[in-house]
Amino acid sequence: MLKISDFSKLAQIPVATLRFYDQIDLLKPAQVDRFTDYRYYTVDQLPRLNRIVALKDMGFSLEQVSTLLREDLSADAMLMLLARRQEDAERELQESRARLSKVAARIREIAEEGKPAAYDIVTKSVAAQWIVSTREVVADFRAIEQSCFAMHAALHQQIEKLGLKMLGVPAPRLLNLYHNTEYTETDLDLEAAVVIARPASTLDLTKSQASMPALTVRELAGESLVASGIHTGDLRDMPQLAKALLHWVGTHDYDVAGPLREMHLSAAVDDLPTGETRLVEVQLPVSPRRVA
Amino acid sequence: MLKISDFSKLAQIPVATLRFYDQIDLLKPAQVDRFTDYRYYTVDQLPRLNRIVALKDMGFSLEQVSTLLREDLSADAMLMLLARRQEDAERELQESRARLSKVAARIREIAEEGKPAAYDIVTKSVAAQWIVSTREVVADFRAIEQSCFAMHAALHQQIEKLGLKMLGVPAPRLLNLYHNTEYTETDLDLEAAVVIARPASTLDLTKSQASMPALTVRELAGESLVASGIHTGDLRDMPQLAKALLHWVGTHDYDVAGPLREMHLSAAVDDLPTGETRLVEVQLPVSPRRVA
DNA sequence: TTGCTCCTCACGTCACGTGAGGTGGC
DNA sequence: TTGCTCCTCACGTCACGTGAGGTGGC
Repeated sequence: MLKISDFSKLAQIPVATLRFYDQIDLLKPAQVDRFTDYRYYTVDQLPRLNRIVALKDMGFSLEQVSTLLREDLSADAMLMLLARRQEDAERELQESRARLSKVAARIREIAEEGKPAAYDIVTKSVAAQWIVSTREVVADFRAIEQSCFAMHAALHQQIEKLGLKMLGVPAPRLLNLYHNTEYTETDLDLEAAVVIARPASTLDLTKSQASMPALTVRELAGESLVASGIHTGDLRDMPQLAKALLHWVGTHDYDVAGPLREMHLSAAVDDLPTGETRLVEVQLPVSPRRVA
Repeated sequence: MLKISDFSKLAQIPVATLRFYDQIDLLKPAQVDRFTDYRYYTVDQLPRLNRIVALKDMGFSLEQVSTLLREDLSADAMLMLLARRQEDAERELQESRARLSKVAARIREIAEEGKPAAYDIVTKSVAAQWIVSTREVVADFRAIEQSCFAMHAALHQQIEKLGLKMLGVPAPRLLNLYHNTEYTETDLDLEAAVVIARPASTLDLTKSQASMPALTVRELAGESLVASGIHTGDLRDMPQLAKALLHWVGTHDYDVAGPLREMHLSAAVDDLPTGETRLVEVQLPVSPRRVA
């Protein structure tokens, strides 16, 4: 018979933990003095405690440990729980890796640039959304703003004609897709779009068929994983964010999985004069790179 | 101005989380209606929220995030925090790996043996302790029990003669060290020991000098990391636990770092008849293997 | 009598999630 | 009037750690 502190030293488990395991019926003392409520343990209880520790070290919760310690647990049920734990542990390992690589990348950035990163890049998912869009190759990135302006002006006209409903918070949402597969500053394959409510199925596009440029109405697929950063300030500095995103995917074991998306978060493009402060979220669809 | 649900959708952060960040002063709404207490946000607040998410994704606590978001934080202080985070993240990564390897090993065991493992092996540390011991090479493991008995009997005599105080919970602690560097069942280099209180500095060993076998009194160094399992039942089955421990270090990326220790947890060796149920903890000092 | 060990609550931790119960605007 | 959105508590989560306040054995 061992007092709690002796058992605690023998097992190298804190007294508070032993009391807690008693409370949740995970490991009851072999005997409890009915007058003093002192707990008494025996060395025979060490194997069970050892098993508890071993299962805990695999990452099982105490409730799962309780289940796993039940005598009548079948080998199949045990394997089931182990298999699930393995999956979770693998996911947790990936998360640990991702966290560390984010910290390391940030440290490298500061070391290389001498200052904290200009952009905070996070991963998220984006839902599918209906858009009306027009696509055009723009010769040079310096012409982007004008082209963009013109394309969106055209889109707005057509939207009105077709009776479509623009969506978005806070303002109707404008977005641009860059279909170039590599970073470039010339021959930009730009698709300018406006988010709309899902149109009635009998949409008549013939009305706009004759117009220039050609219009498409479609559901833009969602992306389960995008790397995203927010640009604020002069739109002409935005390529830096695009570069930062491309650099980010390289240093975090991702691959580019789709066209870059520019989401305009502040007022509509044609509401603000050139060079005014704006907020633009830039998203780059990615997929985790298979580690060899 | 965005209502909380709009801001929530835009940022993909739950409403409850935004309220919580308001409460802990991490991200206050740009404006709060003084009559309805409605929170109103602006898109300008997205970059800050984005930064919060980015830092959280590195594993910083919200309190650390608060610190990191303070305008007056120097680049040095930032680097300090990042460096500490990196260390912690590296440790967490190791822990994730260890957890996963324990789960995977357990699954393999069941798959290979068709039944759950007989022993639960955990890692722990052991403190230094003073021992009195005698050492002998035993020709065959079948002779261990008798040799052991004889050695401990001799030890007890000498302890009494020298006036040393035996220590241990619940009974005076007996332990055996196996100095063979590889697993073997013959020529066992056995050191039988008894844990004692630190002796007075002026211990006179000459009294026992003439006796056979030779006696040593020394402080057995602690081990920062041992793999440990508990054997219960017939002592003659104990080599299985020793094998299990050796197998365990191989499958969990450790190296053997010292002699195997047998700690007798139940009554003294000479109190129990041969073949009686006993509890023995077997410890194998290990060191993490450098991963290439 | 003084330490020492044991006891039982109760509260804190961390980052929210989840009701309960109530109000304001269309 | 009915939903819908917003609000503020309050409590739960997980595995303990840490007092506060009190008792029993030497």
